[in-house]
Amino acid sequence: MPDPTLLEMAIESAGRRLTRPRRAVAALIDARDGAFSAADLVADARGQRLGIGRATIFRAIELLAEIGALERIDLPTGDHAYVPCGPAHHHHVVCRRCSRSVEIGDLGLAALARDIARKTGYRIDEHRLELFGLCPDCRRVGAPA
Amino acid sequence: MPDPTLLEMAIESAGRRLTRPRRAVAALIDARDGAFSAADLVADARGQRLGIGRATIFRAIELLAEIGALERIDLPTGDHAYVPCGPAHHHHVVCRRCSRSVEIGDLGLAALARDIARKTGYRIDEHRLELFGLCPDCRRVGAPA
DNA sequence: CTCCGATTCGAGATCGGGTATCATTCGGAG
DNA sequence: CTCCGAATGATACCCGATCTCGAATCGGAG
Ligand SMILES: [Zn+2]
Ligand SMILES: [Zn+2]
Ligand SMILES: [Zn+2]
Ligand SMILES: [Zn+2]
Repeated sequence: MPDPTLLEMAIESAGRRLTRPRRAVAALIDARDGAFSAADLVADARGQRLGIGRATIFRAIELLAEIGALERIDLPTGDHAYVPCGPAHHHHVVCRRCSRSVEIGDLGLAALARDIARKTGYRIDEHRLELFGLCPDCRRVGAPA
Repeated sequence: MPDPTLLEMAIESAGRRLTRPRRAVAALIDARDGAFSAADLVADARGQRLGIGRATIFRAIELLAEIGALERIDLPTGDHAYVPCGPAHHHHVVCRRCSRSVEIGDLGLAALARDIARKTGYRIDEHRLELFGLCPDCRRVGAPA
């Protein structure tokens, strides 16, 4: 079993079955670079004539999100995208042109959330910060669209 | 013309027509408290036997979002919700139980975004911070679900 | 290695938010 | 009051996502 990828290992160490379709989806994700939509994976799978069912792809995405190997991003357009990532709390900066993303640490946001809790009286359980813009490569390429 | 509501004024001052359906949608939103889904408004409209078309409600939401009187929130579930708000840049804290929300100012996030831009090399155009938890009322009410 | 039950799969139906179309109506400027 | 472009609403449509269910698969026990 050569080359057990990060995603595959994440599935195994979460105690879930490592099936062929799941491996295939993991490979599709690895072959990508940056954030992708479920539709992207479905298209990739069809293009490569893998016999992966549509529902299976959604289920694999769901599983990977559950175990923290994938995170859902809400694009400014309202569409959903996913980005592979580690389980530790963090946030993402996503290029709106090529979809490549980088993780950033909490950078004092947890403290800010506490501050907000104190000021508003809300008990804050969860927060999400997403940043969008142009990655270094895409800044170089074209006129700043 | 008694009681020109904030939403109505926002529509007028944006130079858009103030039609009966739009007033009705504005009223539905005012009657609500906190974040709501498009489906909520559709249900409300049907419930009150207003003859408002489904598409019209979506268009009114779109319009209000365009002029900054409404903002789309992406709930942790992946669903979309909307929350009435002013046009200045800000963020929202949303109660996951009753959907009431409060606006919070930028609180140094713009500076943080600049810092992230410098560290990552991305040119950051847009960011979104959303916080979820329990509002003061809902904290009191039940066991912390 | 073989077997078996639980899990997962795949195909297709279905659901639901959101949009496109288009004839009709309406707001509001003049 | 008139008039015209903007807005409406009924309907069809699109597409992401989920559900259903019989069949295939996985992986541990023996
Ligand atoms: Zn890029
Ligand atoms: Zn954080
Ligand atoms: Zn609440
Ligand atoms: Zn901000």
